[in-house]
Amino acid sequence: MLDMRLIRENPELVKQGLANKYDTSDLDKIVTLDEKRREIIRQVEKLKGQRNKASAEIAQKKKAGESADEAIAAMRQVGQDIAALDDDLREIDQELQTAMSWLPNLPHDDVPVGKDESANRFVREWGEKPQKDFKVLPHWEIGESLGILDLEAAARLSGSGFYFLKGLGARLERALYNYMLDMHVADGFLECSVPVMVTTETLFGTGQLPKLAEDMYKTERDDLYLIPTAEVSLTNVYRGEIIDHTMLPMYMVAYTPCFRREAGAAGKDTRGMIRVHQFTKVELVKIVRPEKSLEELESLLTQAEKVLQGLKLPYRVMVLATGDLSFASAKTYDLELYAAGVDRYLEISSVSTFDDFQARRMNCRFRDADGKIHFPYTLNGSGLALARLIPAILENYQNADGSVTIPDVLRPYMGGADKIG
RNA sequence: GGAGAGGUGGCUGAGCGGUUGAAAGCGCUGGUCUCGAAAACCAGUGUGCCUUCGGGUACCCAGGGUUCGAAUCCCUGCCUCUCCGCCA
Repeated sequence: MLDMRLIRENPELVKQGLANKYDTSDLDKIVTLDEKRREIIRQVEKLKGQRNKASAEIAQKKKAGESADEAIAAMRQVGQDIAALDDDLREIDQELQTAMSWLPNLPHDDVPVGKDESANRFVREWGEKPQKDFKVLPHWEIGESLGILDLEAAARLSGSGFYFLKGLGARLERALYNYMLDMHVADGFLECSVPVMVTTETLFGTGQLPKLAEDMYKTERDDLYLIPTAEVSLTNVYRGEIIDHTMLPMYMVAYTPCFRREAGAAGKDTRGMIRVHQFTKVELVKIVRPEKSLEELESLLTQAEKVLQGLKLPYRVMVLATGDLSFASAKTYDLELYAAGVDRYLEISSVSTFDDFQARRMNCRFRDADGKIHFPYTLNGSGLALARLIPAILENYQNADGSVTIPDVLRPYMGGADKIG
């Protein structure tokens, strides 16, 4: 949620930010609603003041045994006026709230302005693309031939867009998330195991709702959504609370399945594990003091990079253009992992800062040392997505004989195995 | 899933139609005292909104309703606890 005060006092700045994000919300309407809202509040509170005064007098008279009939009769109309104004206010509040809830976060000044991913800016790269003297098979082929990935079985069970790992394939997934969790925990992240079904309010808090309703799975009977990312469960942990400043910064990590309908992505990446409805991911979330958020963003990026460096997988860092930023994000780095079989870069991590946008939606605040209350800043980053990591390993670590070498750091997690096949 | 009890400030806990934003205790902050600390004593200690910056107004799980007036009465929902059932 954006700060209404900022919109009121500096609408042009907000408009420019929205324009850079290619958002078409009607800000003038919001400004008008806000003015109307405050006008009604002024009126109704004046009346309520009168009523409170009169009520006290009525109470006095009754206590003294005098008749208060006249005063009561006089207040009847005031009561009705208040009720009518309260109705108006409720309506306007609702309208304003709805309009506000659709406003995306504003991008930072240093985010490149551009319509889509073609405007994303290269930041740096790490590692070498693997040089192979044979044709590297895409992960769905090598996975099938090694008997560790059974996409047919997944389709039998759930239709398209799912994967079924077995044997060392499933073991590889387990090795990866144990490796990542151990690394992040060692680096100070609090390990969490969290609900993957959450309420509307929770999804509103991180900004998935109302805009992305179509992209998520919902259990209609119970009104719960399956999380598209553990960001949702972790970030909302203190929704509606005022926490103490000594609890900041909070670093959290969770391994969960993630569920995405991929409603708008029909026909894209239909083969293999690259774009599926259910995948697992290790997610990192930080809740920090506002003034620390920029350095925390950089260190979160570094944390995600550390996983890829440990696995010796080549990647590049991109900073997303304004038009490619997610609804809630103020600045996002993407980590793109080169996969030799599909011969392209795969987005494997998205590291973002949300400033106070999510904290406002969650109404999560912290009490500072001086007693003042502020919104903390929230950040998150994948650390990392398993359904992209596994293909990359199957492709980049592929050998001419059709086997796949297991990265050194994973071997202790693989029962000592050094290759698959 | 069935039966019952209950949701009040950071916590415990009173209040059950009229100066109650809310007693009391604990905690916390500041002060006195002390070489220092503890104890004791004194003072302070919720959040949002509106504001002509004097104040005003709202909030006692959430949303409706009754009333001149609701923390208090009524309805709906959510959550917690106890017992039973089911269950990894």
